[in-house]
Amino acid sequence: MRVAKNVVEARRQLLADLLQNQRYLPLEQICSRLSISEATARRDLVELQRSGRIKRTPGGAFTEFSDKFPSFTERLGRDSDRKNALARQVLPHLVSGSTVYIDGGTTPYALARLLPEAEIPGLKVVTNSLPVVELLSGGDVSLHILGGDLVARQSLLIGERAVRAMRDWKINISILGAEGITQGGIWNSAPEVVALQKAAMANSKRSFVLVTSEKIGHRAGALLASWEAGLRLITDATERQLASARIPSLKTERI
Amino acid sequence: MRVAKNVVEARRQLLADLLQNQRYLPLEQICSRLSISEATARRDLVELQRSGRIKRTPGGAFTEFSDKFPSFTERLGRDSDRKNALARQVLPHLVSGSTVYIDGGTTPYALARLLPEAEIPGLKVVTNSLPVVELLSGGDVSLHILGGDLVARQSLLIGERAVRAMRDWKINISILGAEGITQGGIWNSAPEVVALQKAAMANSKRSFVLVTSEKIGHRAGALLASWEAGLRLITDATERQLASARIPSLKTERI
DNA sequence: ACTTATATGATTGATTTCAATCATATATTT
DNA sequence: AAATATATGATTGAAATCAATCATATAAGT
Repeated sequence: MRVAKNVVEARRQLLADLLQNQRYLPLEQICSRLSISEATARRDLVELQRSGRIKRTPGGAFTEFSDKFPSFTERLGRDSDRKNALARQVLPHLVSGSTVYIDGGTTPYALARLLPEAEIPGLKVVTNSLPVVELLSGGDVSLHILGGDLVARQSLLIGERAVRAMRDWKINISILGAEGITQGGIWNSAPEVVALQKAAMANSKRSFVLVTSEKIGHRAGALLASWEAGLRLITDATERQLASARIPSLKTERI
Repeated sequence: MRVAKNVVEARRQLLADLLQNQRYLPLEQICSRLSISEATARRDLVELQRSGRIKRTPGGAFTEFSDKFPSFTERLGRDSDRKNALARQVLPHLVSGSTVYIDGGTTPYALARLLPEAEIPGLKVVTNSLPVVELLSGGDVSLHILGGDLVARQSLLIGERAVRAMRDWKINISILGAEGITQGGIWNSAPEVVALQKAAMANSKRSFVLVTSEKIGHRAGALLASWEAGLRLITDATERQLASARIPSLKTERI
């Protein structure tokens, strides 16, 4: 019999969590613990494997990695639905064989979360974000890491070497995060982060900035780009919100 | 046909180590990697399971870790004491303010484990190993990552970009791993790994290779360096073992 | 040197696991 | 309210996996 979609997803999430804890579970135990038939268990496993959350063996399933960056993941927090929605806007732009740069920060990370499911053949991912690395390693995409100095608190790489490493790349699309947007443009607090983001823009055919609505009107220490730069804003803010902050909606994609 | 006992035990140890690294291996791969029949593989697995070193699933086997520090730490496996002993030899050479390169692989990783306790002020660590990054991030050392292409299975960075990034550094001491040492020199299997190690040597005042005794006499695909190169060997092999493999003990430090 | 012990690969029949198919109950959509 | 879509458990034949057995070559013991 059919069952509500959220029930299905909740059960699968439960199974994924269970496997995170237990490392390996034989099929039999999956069935009994979740009180589902073997057929359903198999179907759940197929789906979880497809989205890269688990791996299967004959007779069971296991998880390869545990969360090495829990603090970061937590930061995704409860806005994750909205961040996901922003990230989803980017997906159509990621064509097979292209190269995408995924910046540090939680919003670009949301895009990384969508990639295993999206299954874009031949996609190259360049990043300075260790959580992105951890998330995508072992998956299908080919993964490349900028060198640089680690900022442990943020789990990302910055510095002169990172900027130089960036110059080695030809990026099709850069996905950037921001801490604030104002009439003046797009802002982040750390100058080193902005330096790297500028390098990313300079080496990308197109760049997207993903910002959730609460960041409107905020200013920070370093200006990434003014609105004249060839930068597209993706936000869930309303026209009204953008207008009241005097942000030109020309180059903006809303949800 | 019967085979020497030490051969059997060595193979089983190799399999155990392999499983420590790979987490899970299907039976088929176990057979092909070790070049043994299915029957022998099964018998090895039975024994390894009996002694509690691995767990089996239908069609394969995996290792389970106590999940206090679920990451790479346990992957050192049961040689960790010996690897630690090798790594400890290096510590006196790491002076305050110096820069050390820690290569991928479990033996150099053993050195990383010692660093937090050693509390060497102003130490800079450069690495291509993600487990090293994970281990040391948040600690006192300043941590720098080579860029490059991720080899997910090994959790390390290699490739042309990694080599180029290496050239940016002035390293005081490089800590390298190896898969085998023979009269001819020091060996590793992957040419890309060796390329990076050579770059590390070229940019280092001194380089150490850490190898446990069972690697003596093994050859692999790519030669890292012959004994003429300015490379110091640190091993727990005995004089006798070294002599019988015709390895010059001049530049060797034993435990 | 001779005997004994045992590690190995091949084979085999029993068992387990798998993916596909189907009827059905119930979400979801219209 | 009716029509459609789909998640589920049961079934089934095919494929994979398993443990046991056997002959043999060679290490280990005497």
